[in-house]
This record gives sequence, C-alpha cells and structure tokens, in this order.
Amino acid sequence: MERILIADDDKTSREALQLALRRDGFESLATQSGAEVLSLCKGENPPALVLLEPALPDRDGIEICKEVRSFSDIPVIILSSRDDVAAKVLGLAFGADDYITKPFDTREVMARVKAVLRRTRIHNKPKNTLITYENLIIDMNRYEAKIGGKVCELPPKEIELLFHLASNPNKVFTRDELLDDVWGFEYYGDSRTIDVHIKRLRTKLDGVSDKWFLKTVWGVGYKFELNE
Amino acid sequence: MERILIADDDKTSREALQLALRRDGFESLATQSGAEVLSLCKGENPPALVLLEPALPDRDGIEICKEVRSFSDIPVIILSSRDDVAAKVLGLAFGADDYITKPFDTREVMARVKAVLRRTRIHNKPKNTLITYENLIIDMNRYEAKIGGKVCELPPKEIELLFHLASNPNKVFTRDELLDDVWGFEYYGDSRTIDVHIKRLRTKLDGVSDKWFLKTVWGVGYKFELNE
DNA sequence: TCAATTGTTAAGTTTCTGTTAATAAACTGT
DNA sequence: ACAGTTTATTAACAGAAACTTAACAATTGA
Repeated sequence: MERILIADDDKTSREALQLALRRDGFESLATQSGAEVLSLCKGENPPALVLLEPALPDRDGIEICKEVRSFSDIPVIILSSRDDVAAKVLGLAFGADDYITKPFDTREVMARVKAVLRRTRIHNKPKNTLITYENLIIDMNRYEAKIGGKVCELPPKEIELLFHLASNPNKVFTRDELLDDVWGFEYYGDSRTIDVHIKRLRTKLDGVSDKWFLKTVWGVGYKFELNE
Repeated sequence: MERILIADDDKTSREALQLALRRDGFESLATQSGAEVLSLCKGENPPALVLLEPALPDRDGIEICKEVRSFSDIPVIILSSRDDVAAKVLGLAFGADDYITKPFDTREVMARVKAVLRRTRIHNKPKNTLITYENLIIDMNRYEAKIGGKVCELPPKEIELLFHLASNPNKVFTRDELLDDVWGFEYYGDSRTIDVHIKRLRTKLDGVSDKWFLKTVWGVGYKFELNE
C-alpha cells in the first residue's frame, strides 16, 4: 500500500484529502510542518508522494520542494491557491511533478496522484530481465519461463521467486530474506508461505534437469543449485 | 514546405509573423482560438511548429501546450508578453521548446523557429508505421488493420493499442505502461479502461489466427503473443 | 441532433495466495 | 540405534486479488 504525505496547514483540506486517499486505497499521513516533511522523506520509510501546500507556517514550500528533490525522487504535487502563480511556477521549476489549484475537486486530486505515481513508477522498473541456463530460460520481460524449449506458465509470485533464486545460483536464502526480497519490505506473513511456493515450483520443474534444481538447506532456507 | 501555426489574438503580431514566415519560405496558418490549435494539431496534416501566445481568449495557453504535448511532439514556441514570466516558465516546464518575449523582432523569431525545427527534425526520425505478421497488417499511416486480406475497422484507440502491443511482440506491458504509452502522460483515468479496450479488440480479432493473440498475463498486464 | 467512440462501474467468474494441519524427514543427545 | 525434537513437505481450504463482461454514461465529431 502506498503512503501519501499531505503537508497542509488547513484542516479542512487535509481531512478531505485523507478521506479521498483512504477511499482509493492509499495510506495517508499529514503534517503542517515543513521540517517534518523533510525528515519523513529522509527517514526509513519515506512516502510514495507528497501533496505540498507551499505556504506552510514554518518554511517556504518551494524550498522544501527543492530540498526534497536534492536527495530523492519522491514525486511532489503542489497545492497552490488560485492566485499564487509564483508558487506554481517556482515549484515546477524546482522539480515538482504537477500542481493543483485550490479549491480542488478531490477526484481530480486522486486522478493526478495516480497519474504522477504511474509516471514515476515506470522508470524504476528492473533492468536485468533474462536468465539462461542449461535448458532453462527465465524472461521477466515476457513473464514466462521456458524449460527444455517448452513455455511454462508461472503465476507472478512463483516466477519472481524462481527468478530471484536463479539470479544468485548456489546462494542460500533464508525465508526471511526471500520474504523481504520477493514479497517486499512491508509484507507481514508467515514464512511457511515460502515452503508452499517452493513446492509449487518444484512440481512444475520436476525432473527437468539434473544440472539445476531447488534445494532445501535444512535449518537455513533454500537455494537454486547449479552444477558444472 | 513546412507549415507554421500562429496562435495569437493580436492582429498586428499575427500579420507580422505571417509576413516574415512567408518571406523565409514557410507556409503559415493563423488562429485566435486555443481549441482550434488542438484540432489542427490532431488533424490529418498537423503543422510543423506552433507559435503560441499564452493569453488566448478561449483557453489557457499553458493548458494547450500541455495538451499538445500529451499526444504529439509538435514543437511549441511561447510568445509571452514581457511581464508574463509565469507563462514562460510554466510553458517550458510543460514541454515548450522555446519562448520569445513580446514585442519581438521578427528576424529573431525566424531564427528561433529555424533553430527549433532543426533540433526537432533530428529526433523525428521516420517511424515504423506498418506492422505485418501472418495474415495481420497494421498500417498506422492509414489507421487501419487488415486481417486475412479483409479490412477491419478499428476505432483510433483500439488500433493504437493494438499497434503498440504488436510493435513489441511477446513483451508484457503493465496497464500503467499502456496508459503512458498509448493514452499519454497526462491521461488521468482508471486503468480498467485497458481491460475494456482489450476485450473490444478481442471480439474483433477473435479466432483469426493461432499464430498471434492478445494474452493476459495474470497479475501483470497484457501482451501480443506471437508464435513461431 | 444523432451515432460512434471512449470511459466508468459493478456484478460475476477465475486464478492465485496464504494459512492450516497432518505427515514425513532430518537432526540431536543419549 | 533410539526416542524425542525440530524442521520441511504436502494437500486442502478459504479468502483475496485480478480478470471478464455487459450495460450504462460521457464525450466527441459529423
């Protein structure tokens, strides 16, 4: 779930935005302080996007935008008042991704939030997308695996798990590492889940090759074992 | 002969520009309406460049610039008044290629027009507008598809989507990527839209060939699957 | 205006995913 | 080697998530 940070000192706007965000399945987080925007963006778990009112009490919004841009790519949408053209202009000049004029229609805000997230998501997609071994090809571009020339349909979680293991052949991963790497940082669930997915992969890759297979490392985790 | 579109509500400017353009061997075309700028740029025979005064009577010039950029690469030069800094900056932020401050020297305008055209011509390499596979031809020049020799009428969005998918056979596109690539960055809409268009395409291409079809990649997106 | 295209919504269906619990296997200390 | 303990395998189920589809609403252009 993506978290959106709302920085606005007007309570009414803030609440309207939080409500709209929640309705569309976003997590939200509000502050009135520019300093806090910065510390949240710098912190452990930065928001996916910032909705920024440029006239915050403690700091100039444009400065905030500039500074956020100096250390991260977190997208920023400026929530300027109708007549505050200067803020819009400067914001965009300093790297804001969009602007919205107050008073706003929350549906428009949501649409723009989604559009900006969509745009920014695109260019951080994985680069290295193809792995080939003896009679095994994993192509994350096509989202399919070829085993002995035959295309094997694998659901997303399974192919991602296989891809991750096969990207580091012979390296053992603990279940916790796999949950972090494949399921993602914030996943909270039982690590037996891994076992089940390994099992499902195994039944599909069963006896295909003796050069590679999914090996259990007892008491530790799993690895993609590759010989010769 | 390249055609330049002048969008300005001031008759004096317009005539000065038209004269200068003609003298340098350009065709010109003038309007006072923002809506017309858009329809001309979208039309059959779009201009090679737009000279845009941001304060048009019917629409905000910046919006126009943004919108033109959302569906094409036609270069735009902003003709802002001396004190309208906001328009300049916003215009550039939204993809304008240059700006000129009024009152202008027509020789300077011509120099910039030529410079911008030179720059953009380099990028506008001829695009591949024809795709052919086993009994499928997509001709984006004519905006039509032939399937088994028979012309199949497809509305614009559908053929654009099909063309884009078919341009990268077997590659999976997420809904977000398709919205960006086919609908454009500025599109604010729901990604379920993709599903509906896929469905419409499918009913039209149904069972035409077993060499290719539109495939759902569960949890990821869609692809144009091509065999052999 | 009408008709065609495009976008939205919601119900219905399919596929996948995580959990549980029973069973099997591997290790441990004696 | 044995009993006891820990860990892994497996199948079955329930719920969640994703896709399909149809019908309707909005938009666009003739």
